[in-house]
Amino acid sequence: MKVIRDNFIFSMLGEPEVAELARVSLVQRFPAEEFVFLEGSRPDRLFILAEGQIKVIKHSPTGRDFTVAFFNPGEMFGEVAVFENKPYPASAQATCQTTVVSIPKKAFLGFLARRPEVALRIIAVLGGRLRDSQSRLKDLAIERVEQRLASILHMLSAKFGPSLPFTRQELAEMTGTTTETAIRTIIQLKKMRVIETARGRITITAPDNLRRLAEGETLL
Amino acid sequence: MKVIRDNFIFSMLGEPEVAELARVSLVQRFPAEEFVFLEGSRPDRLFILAEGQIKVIKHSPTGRDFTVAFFNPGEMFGEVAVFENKPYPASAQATCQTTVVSIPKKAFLGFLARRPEVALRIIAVLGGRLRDSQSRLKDLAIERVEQRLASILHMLSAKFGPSLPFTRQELAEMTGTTTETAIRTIIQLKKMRVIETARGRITITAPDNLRRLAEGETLL
DNA sequence: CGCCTATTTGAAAACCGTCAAAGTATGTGG
DNA sequence: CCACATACTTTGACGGTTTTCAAATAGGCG
Repeated sequence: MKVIRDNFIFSMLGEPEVAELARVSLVQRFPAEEFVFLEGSRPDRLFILAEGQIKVIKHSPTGRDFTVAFFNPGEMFGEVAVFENKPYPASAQATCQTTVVSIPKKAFLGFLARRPEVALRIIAVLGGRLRDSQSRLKDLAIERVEQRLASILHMLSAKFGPSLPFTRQELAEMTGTTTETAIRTIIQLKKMRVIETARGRITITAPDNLRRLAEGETLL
Repeated sequence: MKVIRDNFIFSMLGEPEVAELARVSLVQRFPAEEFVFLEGSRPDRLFILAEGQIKVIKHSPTGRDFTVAFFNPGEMFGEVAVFENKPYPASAQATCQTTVVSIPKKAFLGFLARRPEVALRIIAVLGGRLRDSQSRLKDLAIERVEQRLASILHMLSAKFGPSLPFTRQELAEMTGTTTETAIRTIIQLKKMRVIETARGRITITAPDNLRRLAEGETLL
């Protein structure tokens, strides 16, 4: 299975081992909007995104959602629940026609115990996510919407490039604000000539100024 | 070195291995308020808290601080930077007279590669922290101060017991609000008979009601 | 007691959320 | 090709939560 062989986590494995994983893995397709797993359900597989895009969201009792992360092909998701044997802490939703490969928990944990290199890769991935997550925590705790939005746009552009295919509502759910406030703030950024907008898309035109805004400087 | 032997991460190691780690480890003492490491500095050691208490904080350009986590004796900290070989993403500060043990990065990474059990423990720790962190993200993104504070108190009581030795300002810096707002919210909770207060201390008297508040229910 | 720190209170203003409504692109079916 | 449905975007007014600033009160320790 090419997806497994090309994955960052497993890229150092030999052909027989990849084949072993491929034998127990499962390929599933999801249409847009469909959920791969739901917050609170029991995990028994680890997922790798093959094609399409996955967003991980947490629901609030009040009805508002918060987007924890977006994943691109090649990335692993739903792993925290697997390692801890607790219910999924969030839901995973396909944003478009999407293909995922999943590996049973047992097979994966067995692999981890036998191949320290794989474990080291996992540690690197988790470490990076923890760093990002704590950085966002700080932003949400003490920064204003404008700076938080700049920070999110900066982060997204590092992952998706300068042209970001997200609606105002999706950006609001990542930033921890409402659609209306996101719109008003985006208009501010547009006036500062940091971004340009289109329907369902935002293009970053001044990455350096965006970074300055994300770091709390005010543009003259 | 007893601290290493008793640590969750290393508890399955044999006596010779513990001795090997102890030989390269370093013991340091810090008075209250002193920093063990600073945000942005280069990591070369992994820290384990032996005695006292450590708080991990992120500074904002605006001067306000945010407390990412508190650690008790036996816990590991500063590890994300070690795994990624990037600057520390936050600072670690002793809150009282504190003793830490540190292991050089190289020795530790070598251990990881040789002992998959150690790596699995690390993965479990990181996974738990990532889960906590994402849960707090959601709180900060969409919940009001009262619920966030209840959530933080709930989390702290799971770790420190029902009697929490924190000032209003410390709680504010964990909750992502100001000291004044924290005080006003704490007074609300006191009126609901969920907590009792003293100078520099908060005692939880109705844990079930606190949990309900943290989950977004409103007490009748 | 006197000092230092923590806690409390008050009033005003800023920021952001909420609600309601209208405008605008995109695609679909006739 | 046009009418229409749909989803995304925008705008305005209002109100609530929280921050900010300033000052007063109270607990603990030498």
